[in-house]
Amino acid sequence: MSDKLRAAGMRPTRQRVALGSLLFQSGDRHVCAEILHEEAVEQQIPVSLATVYNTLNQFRDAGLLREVALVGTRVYFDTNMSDHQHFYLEESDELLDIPSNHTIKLNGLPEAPEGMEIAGVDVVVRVRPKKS
Amino acid sequence: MSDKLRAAGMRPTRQRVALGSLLFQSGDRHVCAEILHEEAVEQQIPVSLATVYNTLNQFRDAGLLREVALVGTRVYFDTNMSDHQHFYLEESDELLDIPSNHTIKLNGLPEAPEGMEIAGVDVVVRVRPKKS
DNA sequence: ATTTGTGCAAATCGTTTGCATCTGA
DNA sequence: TCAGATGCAAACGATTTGCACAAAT
Repeated sequence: MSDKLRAAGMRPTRQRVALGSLLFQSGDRHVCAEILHEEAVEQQIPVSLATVYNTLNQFRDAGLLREVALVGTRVYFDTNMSDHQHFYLEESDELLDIPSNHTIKLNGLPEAPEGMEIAGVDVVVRVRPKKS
Repeated sequence: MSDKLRAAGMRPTRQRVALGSLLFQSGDRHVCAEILHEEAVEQQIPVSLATVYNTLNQFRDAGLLREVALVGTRVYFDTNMSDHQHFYLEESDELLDIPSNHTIKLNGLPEAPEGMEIAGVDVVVRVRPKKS
């Protein structure tokens, strides 16, 4: 983790190493600041909520995390930087990866507006409880 | 506008009729509460910011507006309820419709998770200035 | 007359910032 | 040593809510 941080141009401080381990050691994760902070507290990692916010933003700026486009006010990050898609559970505000064998295929990318280039395509499938 | 509101199960009050006219009289629009409130004030429509927020949420719940999934903290609504997609300009936080003749085709919707149904699919093409 | 909507200000939620203190290179 | 990171609390921006008043049916 120290190396990963150094490679990204950040000092490997206790808090960053600890948060990085929580984020990157167990496969793909979807976190918001609040959740990650709770986890850290549970695991006896002393870190303030403000530092969690700052760290997530730094990780994003360094290309270690991706910010996910969502309806609503909260910001989510995804540790999976590869090209993939999400389910968004409207009633619980949860985010799930769409299994790669069910990914939606996109045909025909549009031309970007004049002078622009495409940075990425976000696909979010909003789902809600079946009312049946 | 009164009829449209009544059809949606809302009392056609002065404020709702006025905001509805701003929103639906001039083609497709992307608005956040702040912007719509400014417009209303400019046009001498006395309405509070709180009422603009409430009204936008009611319009969305009634199916007159769509909330757009975006990175970041502000909530945008789109008066275009038809199935369409957006460019998101990363440097300026702007939202543009993708012209319908350049829409991305989606192949193979995934199964929704157990007990869930698909409410909609949001596609956002993030673009940024070409660096060339 | 009854129900529903409105305005205001205060409350809330998620997030950022200022500043004194601490820490890693 | 000292630039840079952290914690705390206060500031902040966007949004929601409680309550007295006003308007629509």
